[in-house]
Parts: sequence; C-alpha cells; structure tokens
Amino acid sequence: MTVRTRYAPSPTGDPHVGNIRTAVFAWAFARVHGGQFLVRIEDTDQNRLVPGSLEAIYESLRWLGIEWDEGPDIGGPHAPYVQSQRLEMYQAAANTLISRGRAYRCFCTAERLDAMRAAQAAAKKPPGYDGLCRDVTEAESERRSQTESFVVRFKMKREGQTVLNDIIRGQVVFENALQDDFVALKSDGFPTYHLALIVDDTEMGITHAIRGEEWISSAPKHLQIYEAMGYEPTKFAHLPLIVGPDRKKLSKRTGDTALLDYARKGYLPDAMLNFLVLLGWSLDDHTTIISRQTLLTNFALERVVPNPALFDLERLNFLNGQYIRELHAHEWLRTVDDWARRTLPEHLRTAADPATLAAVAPLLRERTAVLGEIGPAIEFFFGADAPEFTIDQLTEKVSSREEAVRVLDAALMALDDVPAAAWETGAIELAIRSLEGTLGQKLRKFIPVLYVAVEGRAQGLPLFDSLAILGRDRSLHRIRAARARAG
RNA sequence: GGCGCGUUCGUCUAGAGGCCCAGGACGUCGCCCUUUCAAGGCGAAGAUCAGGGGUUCGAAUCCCCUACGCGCUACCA
Repeated sequence: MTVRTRYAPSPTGDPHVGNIRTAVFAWAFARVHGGQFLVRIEDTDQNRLVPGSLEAIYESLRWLGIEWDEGPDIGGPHAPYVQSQRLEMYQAAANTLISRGRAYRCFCTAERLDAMRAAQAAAKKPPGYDGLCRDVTEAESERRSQTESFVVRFKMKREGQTVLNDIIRGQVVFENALQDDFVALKSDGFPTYHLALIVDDTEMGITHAIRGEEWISSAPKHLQIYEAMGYEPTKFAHLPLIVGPDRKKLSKRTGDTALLDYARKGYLPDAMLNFLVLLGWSLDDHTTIISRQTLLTNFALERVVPNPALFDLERLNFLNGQYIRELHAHEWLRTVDDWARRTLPEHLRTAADPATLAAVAPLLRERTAVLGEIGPAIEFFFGADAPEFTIDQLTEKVSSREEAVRVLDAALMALDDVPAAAWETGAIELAIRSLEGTLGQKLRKFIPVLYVAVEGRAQGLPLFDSLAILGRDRSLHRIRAARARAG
C-alpha cells in the first residue's frame, strides 16, 4: 500500500508554525515511505476566509522546501483539491447517510439551540444537542425540507464505545453515550470539517491522517462516519501541540507565530525546518542538527512524543547560526548582499557596493544569528561619517574624556604614518598595537574608544579589518571627527 | 462542569524493568582563545524522573489513585 498523506489547511490567514509543523511531519512521513503528499484546501467555513491566504499557504510550504504531488495549484487525479468545489460529493454523502438512517435533517433554529444550551448551562448539564429532530418521521422530514431551512445531523451511536488506535498515543476509548449528534452538512449546503474530511480522505486515497492534538476529541465522530459510510478509516496520528511561553496553544494572540514572519526576520528555511522537526520528534539521543536528507529517510511517527512542546526562540536562533556557518562562501555572500539591501536604512542602500559587501561578508559570518541583523551591523561602512554616537559612549570605557582624547590623538598619529599604498589590515594592526607603548596601556583597555569613533558603538565588526575596508581617508576622517568632538 | 490528552534538568529531548544516584542539545555560569562583540574549545551548575500507593529481588520505565497543565465541548477548523 502506497502511503498518501495530506496537508489540509484552511485559508484563514498566514499559516502558523504549529500548523506548518503538521505539514512537515505529514510530508516527511510520506517521503520516508516513498509515498505521496498532497495539499487540500479546507474552505468550508465561508465566513472565515481571508483573502490572500492561499498564496501564503503555498509560499510557506515552498519556503521550507516542501513539495507536494497533488494540489489546487498543480491539479492531480483527484481534483478539485478545494472543498468549496466539491460540494456535490458531500451532499451525496449526506444523502447516503440519511437514507441509511445514520443522519437526519434537523430543523432547529439557532434561537432554539441557544436557549437549549443556556438551559443546559443553567442546569449544569453538559452541553449537546438534545435530539429533538432525531425522531421526525421520514415523510415529515421530506415535507418540511421543501419549505424550511435545515442542517443534516449525524446520528451518533448511543451505546458502546468508539476506540481510536492512534499511532502516537495508542488506544483511546470514548463512551458513545457522551457523544452528541453533530452537524455534518450546514444549512448553506457546505459540509462541516467532519463530513468533508471523511469524504475527501477516502476519495483521495489518504492512508494516514496526521493532524494536531486538538482533533483527538472529535476522532469518534470521524470513526463513526467512516463506519456508517462503509469506508475503511485512515490511520490516525495526533501530533502534540506547539505551545507558546504561556503554555497555551500557539496562536495569533501569543505573538508573531506566522511562519512567514520568521522568513521575513531572517531565519533560514533549513534552520526552521530543523527546528520544527525536532519539536516533538527526535532521531536518537544526540542529534540536534539534522539534514533534510536524514529527515526524509529516517522520520518516524512512532518516535513522535505525545506531550506538547514549547516554541523556544533561543534554540531557533542557535540553529540559524549553525546553518549560517554551514553555508558555502558564495551562498553566504549572496545572502549578505540580499539582506543588506533589505535591512540597510533607505539612504544607504545604493551606497552598499558589491566590493565592500564581499569584504564584509566573512566578518559577518560568525556574528550573525538572524539575517535581519545584517543591516545594522554593517551600516557604518556606508557613508562618510560614523553612525551617531554620544560623547558618553566615546568615553565610557576609558577613565576620562582627556584619556579618550589621548587615545584618539595617538591613533591619528600612528595611522597617519601608514601610507595609502600599505593601507591594509596587517599594517593597521601594527600601527594600532604600537599605541600600547605610546599610551602605556593594554590594547583592550583603549580600543573601545576607536570602535566608537569608527563604528559608532563599542562593539562591532573587527576594527582592523573594518578600517582597511573603510579606506584610509574615511578612517582618518572619522577619528579626527571624534577627536574634535571630544574637545 | 463533562470527556480526552499530557506530566524526565529553565527549554527541546534520550530512556520501552537492571547499562540511569538519569544521557545529549539550547540557555546559564566559569576558564581558554582574543582587537570589541561573536564564533570556537574546555569545564561546571542544573531533574529526589509531578505526588502518593502498589507489582517486582529490582521501576523514570508496568498498574491504581491524586494533583496540576492543556485540548475539545459551534451550522470554526
């Protein structure tokens, strides 16, 4: 049997990391078993549609490097892959269910349902449909359906148990008596998730339904529809939730959790994939960096843990740094070039020339965790003057303002002796190191002054290299300017 | 409230009766390297395995109870 899995998002906004992680697992699982992975759009709630989400869904997957074999955009043998375009199938299924006595039309109004729930709440009774329309005769049901609006409710069993054999959690038992008759087909003719899921997964030949843990309590509904329709159910794997710092399910409220936000901030897709995949799953007892190749040959649902995982940014940052350092030199250069253009202040963008960028890239490599930091880190290379700084910053690391002046004067003198033709890192280093003698101080004591004068802050890219890249004129100009300000 | 799922260092996890007075990684701290900041190297602290009962010669691992957390409880997915 060929494995077929799917990612079935709703077009209700940019996919969030937790949701996408479900797609990653489903995709990896299919690939490990040489099967297919497809995308299906679940747009059965017409009220929640958000324009543009379809593109965001595709873009999220593409960004992570997840390819799908069938989907709305590329078609496939089971097209259409959008639920709003398959309404006849759901309606046919609903009719089958009605004719088999496993579903019934419900004519209850929203008002009655509200009143019923209010009464149940007041009486501290569990909420649930009271079954009023369950016993409407076939003839009457047929007749009323001509004039009244109705939904189709699935008739849940009243006795016994429904048992889910979850790949991750094992056996989960539900008492049928506690289940209630849920809506399968809404009054607007659209199916609910429950009905659409069974119809589509069956029609599309899905073998494993991989979804979030929040679905586990509706599993009995799904199992019973499968049975009523006479279909073989898929296998189920309910993945643990990804939770935010508040330990609640990650959501828009908990902050920026849309996958593409991380792309925009400067995370590498490979790092994100690595991070996501190791949230709830592990290869063994020590692997923290895992290649796409290894993932696609070793991922196993059986090794997914059942407990929720916290989205830990620190860890993501670490991984991103690791992946940055693993990039080939030319890839890194291209990345720096790209992100410099994106993150440098508007007025400096055109000044960022390829030669400077190429010289700066190696310096940046060990110092970048998130690509968005690139602009601010290299800003000082472009423009005649150093970025703005205060006198306090300039003198912060030395004993006094006078001391700063001494450092700047000495540096000026030493650097001035380096001829333009010899202006490179080695010579610059020698010149500045010679100040240890002139000033009678350790380099690390006085060098912060020069960092501020040249880079606008006490910490930044290595000074000697930076001065070399900056060029003799601009370097001396900046130190002179700082000297003038210091008095 | 009901039902369900879950509970190993702050975090992600390894662990499927003896290899575990619990291993790895992130983070933290210290040292080394060092032109600042990083990166890197080395090292340390950090988990009475949620608590309590069993079962067993022996339990993080099996069973029961309790607590806590989360999820679901819609004509949302």
